[in-house]
Amino acid sequence: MQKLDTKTKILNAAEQLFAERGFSDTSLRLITSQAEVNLASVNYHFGSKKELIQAVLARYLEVFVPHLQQTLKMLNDSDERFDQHQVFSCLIDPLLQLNAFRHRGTSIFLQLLGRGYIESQGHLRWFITTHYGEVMIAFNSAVREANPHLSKDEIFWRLHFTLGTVVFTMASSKALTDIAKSDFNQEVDIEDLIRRLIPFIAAGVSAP
Amino acid sequence: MQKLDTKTKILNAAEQLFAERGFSDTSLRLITSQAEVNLASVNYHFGSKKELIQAVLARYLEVFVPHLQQTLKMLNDSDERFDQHQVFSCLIDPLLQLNAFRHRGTSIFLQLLGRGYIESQGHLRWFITTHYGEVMIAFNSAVREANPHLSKDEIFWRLHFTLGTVVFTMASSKALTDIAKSDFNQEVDIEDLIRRLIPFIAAGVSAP
DNA sequence: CTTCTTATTAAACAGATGTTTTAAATATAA
DNA sequence: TTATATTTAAAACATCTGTTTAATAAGAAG
Repeated sequence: MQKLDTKTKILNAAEQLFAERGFSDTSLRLITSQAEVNLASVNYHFGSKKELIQAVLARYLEVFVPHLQQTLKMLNDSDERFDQHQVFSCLIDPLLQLNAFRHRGTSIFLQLLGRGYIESQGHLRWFITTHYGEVMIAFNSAVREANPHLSKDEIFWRLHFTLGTVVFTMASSKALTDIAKSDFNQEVDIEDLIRRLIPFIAAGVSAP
Repeated sequence: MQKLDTKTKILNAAEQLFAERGFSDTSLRLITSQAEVNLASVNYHFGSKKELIQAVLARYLEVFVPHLQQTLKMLNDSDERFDQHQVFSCLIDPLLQLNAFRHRGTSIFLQLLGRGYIESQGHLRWFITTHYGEVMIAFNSAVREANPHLSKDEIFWRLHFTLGTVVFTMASSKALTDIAKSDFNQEVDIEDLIRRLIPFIAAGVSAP
């Protein structure tokens, strides 16, 4: 294993703990002791805890968002018509690619995203939409184009229902997998979870 | 407006803040100042913050659970076979009834439930299942009866996906209804929201 | 009234939190 | 080398956390 600098060690420890325990339930002392760095180094390198949280998320978004933009562009540039399944497929690759970026990257990213939407009274939501709002608009219009039979507001609601399903599932994924293990003696990882999630969501959005 | 005792004032302020900000992000000082009571009265009346959280949830569960038990019993006692949509419809009345119990009761209850699953490393989940486990089993078996093609663990996961959809939607219900109003000039209240949710989650749970 | 239980209050407590300071160590450049 | 900038380190800081204490107030019962 290569030697890591302090900044990276902090990010690595922080993303793990933030995903598992949430942002406000993870202290800087817990992060720095896990990262084996000095407490003050967080404020030295990142300024504040809030900026550390944004840096953790940004490291993923900077990989994920351009990749998603690319898959959406490919979908639009092909002059053929596309359906809803193809639009959702644009998400799969950029998401799974995060596992190459970092160990358990897909899982961590989705958990962080879920935490970000639920915790911290929307200042993280603001951070994401102001920095990466374009791709959200692009995705939304792709969904609309793929579902001409659904009204604008119908799509609006069902996309938010879908987002809610994914976000909540990822945020509570540890609790859920723990229950599954104790109740059915069933080992479940995030990839299994996503695989179970897909048919549920697909049936939901194309409901009569 | 009638004069409220200290215990009730604490519960009223606490449920509002817990639903909005989460449990660990809501301090006792914030609760007591909002409730206009002394700080120490929380520990005097409830023992600890943890027990206050349980009391807040219990006040809703004591109304919701018997009502749900009743609607499920009615479904079972009618000798006709029932489908997934009918099972979920058993939830509608008990949930909406909470709006008569407390202002915005439905939304608050579902948000509290969601917070309980995500935060506090499972001690709230333990509290709920040990005190109100029967009705969860009853509902679970009703879902199984309506979906004989699904395995036990498949139902477990899909029910949790459903919970996620509902909880997230309710947690962001204010933002969602505001957007819907400005974008589509569409007035949406909690009741409309739930009626839109039912076909989505019913289709998801019964997915092939 | 007095007595006794219950409820409220202000203050203090011990511990955890994010942040800052000050000094030492390390690296970089001249 | 020396000089300068960057990084690390231990300690202190101020503030916030849940909880407890001890004194007071309120109300009920005899």
